[in-house]
Amino acid sequence: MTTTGYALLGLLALRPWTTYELAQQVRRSLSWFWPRTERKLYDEPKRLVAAGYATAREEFTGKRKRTVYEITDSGRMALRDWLALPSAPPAMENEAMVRVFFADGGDVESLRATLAAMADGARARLAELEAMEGGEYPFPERRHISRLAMRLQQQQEQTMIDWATWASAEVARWDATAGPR
Amino acid sequence: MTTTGYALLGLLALRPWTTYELAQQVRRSLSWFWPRTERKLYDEPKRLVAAGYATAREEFTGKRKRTVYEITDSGRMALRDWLALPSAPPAMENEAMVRVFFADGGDVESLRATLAAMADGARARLAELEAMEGGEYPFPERRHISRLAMRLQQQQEQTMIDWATWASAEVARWDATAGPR
DNA sequence: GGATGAATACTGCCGTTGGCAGTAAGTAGA
DNA sequence: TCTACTTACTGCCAACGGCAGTATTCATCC
Repeated sequence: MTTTGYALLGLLALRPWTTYELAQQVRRSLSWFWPRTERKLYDEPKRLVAAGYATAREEFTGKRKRTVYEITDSGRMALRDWLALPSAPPAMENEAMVRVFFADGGDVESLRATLAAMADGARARLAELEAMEGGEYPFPERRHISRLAMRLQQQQEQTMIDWATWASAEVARWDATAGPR
Repeated sequence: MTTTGYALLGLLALRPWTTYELAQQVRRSLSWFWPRTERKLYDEPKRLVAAGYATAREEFTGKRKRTVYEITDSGRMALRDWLALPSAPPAMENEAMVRVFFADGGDVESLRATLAAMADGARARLAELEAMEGGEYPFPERRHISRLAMRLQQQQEQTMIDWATWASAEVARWDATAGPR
């Protein structure tokens, strides 16, 4: 079982879902700190069933079949055990920072554009998070936990904005990527 | 060509490296924002050579062979072009946050332990970054760019520490993961 | 001088993941 | 009825992670 498996098990602990709903829900919440492609979310629940952590049942909308997954008692126990284990350190994948780090291999305009895009992206994500906080939440009984997660994300986006603003100001004083005037 | 390929091309733009040195250097710098396993770093330069962006030459230490990679003019041009392209949004993989997000499926002690470990980890990484800043740097002419990257990393670790401290205080007021007292 | 352990310099293997494309049925509105 | 969007998936392949294994060189201790 991978972290992705336990992450989906965590969602199944809240209520039964179809894979499609699971994918939507992952995109809204989990993907902020555990991003996985939709493709994976169609394979993983099958493995949960194979491990005895979930059951699958087929439903029909006319001719179209859909699979609804539900957690088992064994799944809840496995989740509880997993939650007590130590975690791998966080990993940040930031293509824009690769461009910043090797900026002296290109034009100073490229660096300025990269920094501006970083700030814009962070502002957009922060706005999205704030919209989510304002909107209704499907599990009001877990709002206190959701708020913990949301807060870290907001603060990280804010950190990114602050840094990009500072970095842009630094770079504004450079003639070229070779360095300060 | 992948981002990983351009990242290594960026390092080759600084000086020629053996794969082993490349791996060390990636671990010290790049891996903060573009983490890749050592294994990958032995395959990727071969692809750079195939693309005409680098050359490989074999050297010997006694019987032991090693491969030294060097960037070509074509490689420098490719890097310059790539640096002007827009970047993918950042992705954060944080297993500990998955545990926080599903904390209501486990004991409140598990949550407290996860939060404490997050703070400890962030403090350790921050100390490492500060040690790096104090130590000597192999490319003094690019210290101004290196500082930009280092600063973001430091601020993100600090954000993590601040958040974990706040979250621990919140959770201290809970009897169980079910919520505030 | 010989043993030992760390550093150097890789390769093989396999399971996980990402990303794109493709298929097909249901649904809301013009 | 046509169209576009949503629902509900599957196939394929390249990228990637993680572990294990091989072989040589180098520094240190006894």
